[in-house]
Amino acid sequence: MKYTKATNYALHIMAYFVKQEGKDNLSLQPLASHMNISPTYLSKILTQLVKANLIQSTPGVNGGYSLRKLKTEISFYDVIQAIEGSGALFTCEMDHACHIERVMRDAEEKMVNYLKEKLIYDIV
Amino acid sequence: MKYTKATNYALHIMAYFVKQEGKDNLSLQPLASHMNISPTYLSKILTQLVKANLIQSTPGVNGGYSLRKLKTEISFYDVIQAIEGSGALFTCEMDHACHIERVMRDAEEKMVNYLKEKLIYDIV
DNA sequence: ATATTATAGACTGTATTTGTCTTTAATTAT
DNA sequence: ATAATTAAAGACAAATACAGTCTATAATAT
Repeated sequence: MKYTKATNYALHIMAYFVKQEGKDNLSLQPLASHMNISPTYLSKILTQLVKANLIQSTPGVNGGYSLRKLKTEISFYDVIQAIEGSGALFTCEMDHACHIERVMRDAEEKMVNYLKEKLIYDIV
Repeated sequence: MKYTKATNYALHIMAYFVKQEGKDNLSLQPLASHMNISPTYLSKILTQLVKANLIQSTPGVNGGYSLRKLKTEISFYDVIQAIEGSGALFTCEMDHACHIERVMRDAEEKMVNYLKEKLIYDIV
């Protein structure tokens, strides 16, 4: 079990947006060179961030991407959830009301709570 | 990112061992029927638990598997680590001393600390 | 010796992750 | 209107990880 690379990219992308806050739209090509990944792959990650309402996109000339929320309102968890989804890390299909699952979910919650508190802005 | 099924099996297996503590060795076949998985697959999981020193195995007639540690000394984390390994969930190869990685590891630590406190014995 | 038990390793199928490539849709400038 | 620019969507492919099977080997007790 590991976080995906896409999550790492997404966090770095969001950190970059937070740094650039207020500036013009960032478009795909420059972002891709800055992040050192292919434009098409980056595009898929950005689309996920758009769907999660963390950034917004506008097509056409002078279009691109920009923050959709205040930089003080974007937690690590928001970004992670946008990429990894919101399902629990552990699920037991053997028992229902499984005691093991209960503990595993409580444990996950400790991590999640921390990631909800921690803002991208905290580390830029 | 999800925990593997093997981890779920391992946790249930260890819970069963803790319940049966003091009784005779459990051998593969009965364990497999009880857990409802194939003996060969179960065997691979058990071998990982043996290597992690959570259980011990003895071959031959009347052999099988039994706990190696006191039931009050086996945490959820011990079992999870035996299956999932001990690497961090998040690693950033882009930056060294990455601030994002720092936060992600602190977050993981919250979960891990909880799982280290919580014993299998607590839920049997 | 033989039966019984675990261990190891090769192997297969499936799912997930990490990408690429091509087409389509939306917007702006002329 | 049209052309240029930009993002979105979806099909595809390669690589990795996961889940599971099968067979052969090693260790132990009787």
